[in-house]
Amino acid sequence: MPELPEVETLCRQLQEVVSGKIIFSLRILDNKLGEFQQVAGQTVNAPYRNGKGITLPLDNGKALRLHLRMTGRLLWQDDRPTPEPAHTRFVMTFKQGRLILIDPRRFATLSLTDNTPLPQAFVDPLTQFPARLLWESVQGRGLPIKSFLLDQRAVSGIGNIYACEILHRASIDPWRPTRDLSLAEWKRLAKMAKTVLLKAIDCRGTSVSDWRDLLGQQGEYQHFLQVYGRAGKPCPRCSGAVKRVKLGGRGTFFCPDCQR
DNA sequence: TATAATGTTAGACT
DNA sequence: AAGTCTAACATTAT
Repeated sequence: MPELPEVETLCRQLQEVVSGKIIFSLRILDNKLGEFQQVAGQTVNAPYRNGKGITLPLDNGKALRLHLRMTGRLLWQDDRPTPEPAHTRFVMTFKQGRLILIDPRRFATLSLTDNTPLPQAFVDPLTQFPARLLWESVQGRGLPIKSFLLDQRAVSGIGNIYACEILHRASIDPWRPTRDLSLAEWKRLAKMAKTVLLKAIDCRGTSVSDWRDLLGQQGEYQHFLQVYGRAGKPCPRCSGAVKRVKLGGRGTFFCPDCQR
């Protein structure tokens, strides 16, 4: 479910809510997640985002790494305990409230690791999108540009919704082989990736189906979507009909008239 | 009943 | 060897 803007939203809210707080207990309701006895009693330091992942650093040098995958959600409750929502997979209790993982499809993962830096992707779309270097280095790659944007080892944090939106704003056909992009097109991609993602962070994410932030609130970026989920509707830029195709197994929305 | 859903990756294929 | 593609994971909603 969550891509970079949604995970960034959660991390910012987590910083407010759990930084410096002591974990009273971590109750695992889906044993697929694993066992985490050692975290009780630990203080949580400032949470941060790694791509689409969330890291909760602990005082003992370890870190809880959470990835929400497709349908994972985090919810903070600071009032008196209520019955857990459907599909609750863990409950992390603090003196001041509790952090709940909700995940219908059970793809989310949690692990306890050393709090060491993780391998960085080649491109961080918010801070480092070296257009010229990419243009020079992807020669020989016939991979569709959309698949390249979704490859987390290459570009960190972009998922299906924002890949569609970024390619539309850059006027690039998702099927274009990566090797065929011009330098000007890489520059447009870099610019539009940053524009779209920063705006979406500002909007606290995209609530097209069930995305909610840490406090249960919807995001607002769904009001700015140009192509995602808009098959058959007119392209806001050229009035052509938005098409939905399948690319790399994922639903892909684009405007064949103005994305070349 | 069949399909699709905001993600990732192991294994197959080229 | 390296790049690319597909199926699988598990569940709900349309």
